[in-house]
Amino acid sequence: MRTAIARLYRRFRSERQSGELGDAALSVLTSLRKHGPLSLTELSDHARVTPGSMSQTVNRLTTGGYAVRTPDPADGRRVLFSPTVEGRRIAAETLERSVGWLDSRLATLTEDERETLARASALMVRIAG
Amino acid sequence: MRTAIARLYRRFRSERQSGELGDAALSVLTSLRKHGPLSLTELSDHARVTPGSMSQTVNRLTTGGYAVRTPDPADGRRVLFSPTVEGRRIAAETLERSVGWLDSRLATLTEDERETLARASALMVRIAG
DNA sequence: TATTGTTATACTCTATAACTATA
DNA sequence: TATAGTTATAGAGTATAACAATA
Repeated sequence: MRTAIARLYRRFRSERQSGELGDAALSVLTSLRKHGPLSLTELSDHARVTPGSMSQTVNRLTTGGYAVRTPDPADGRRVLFSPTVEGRRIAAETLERSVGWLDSRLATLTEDERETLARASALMVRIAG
Repeated sequence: MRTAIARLYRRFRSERQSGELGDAALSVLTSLRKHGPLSLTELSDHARVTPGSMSQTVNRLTTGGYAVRTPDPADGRRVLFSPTVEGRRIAAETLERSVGWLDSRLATLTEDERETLARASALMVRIAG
């Protein structure tokens, strides 16, 4: 099981690389696209990473023109991050490619096997805690 | 499913860190312990990493005293890597801790659920290709 | 020529510690 | 004081390119 997880994870990761942005940056971008403007703390909590690490990841996004910072009008300490048009485009493209690859793989399985994977996914999330 | 894989993989990885060696180096060490002396090419193939990357990883192991290089008597180009006593100790300890953690988590599931995970593992390996 | 391995360089990702600004 | 965020520094992991040695 550990082997299976490791292999599939690496495969997902390599399938995802977009040439311009790395894995962590793309994850942030897709989170921003999906859940709207998020603060640094929200992003670092979601990714289970320290705020210092996340600050550097979003720096790569903002300097690359994929996301922008806007101060939170309700709390001067907070900063809200949003994707730019280009950021949204990259996020959508990445998701599409990733889903496309997985779909093509799942298509080689039987309905029962896909059902097994779906049940296992829920269990894995539970185990990961 | 992508989320489940990512979370569980990160959990495995964080569960594994030994303070002295990182994830990739520990993987190599457990491979060496399990499959005996291996060449650089064999190690890089197994880990699906370039030879240049693997060379640096084993450098961390040899300079740390966890593995040693011995020239292949049958082929002057090849170098065989073997774990030292300390390397074996670390590898065994790491495996034990990792298995222990997973076992404790699996113990919270039903027999049916564990069976689902076992079947899913085989499917995931197949998907990863 | 092809294979094996190494080194140099660069980038992503992550963590910790020290710091500023706001609540 | 506590919270939000940033920056500096360090280290692991990876890739590519250039290289040496052996087959």
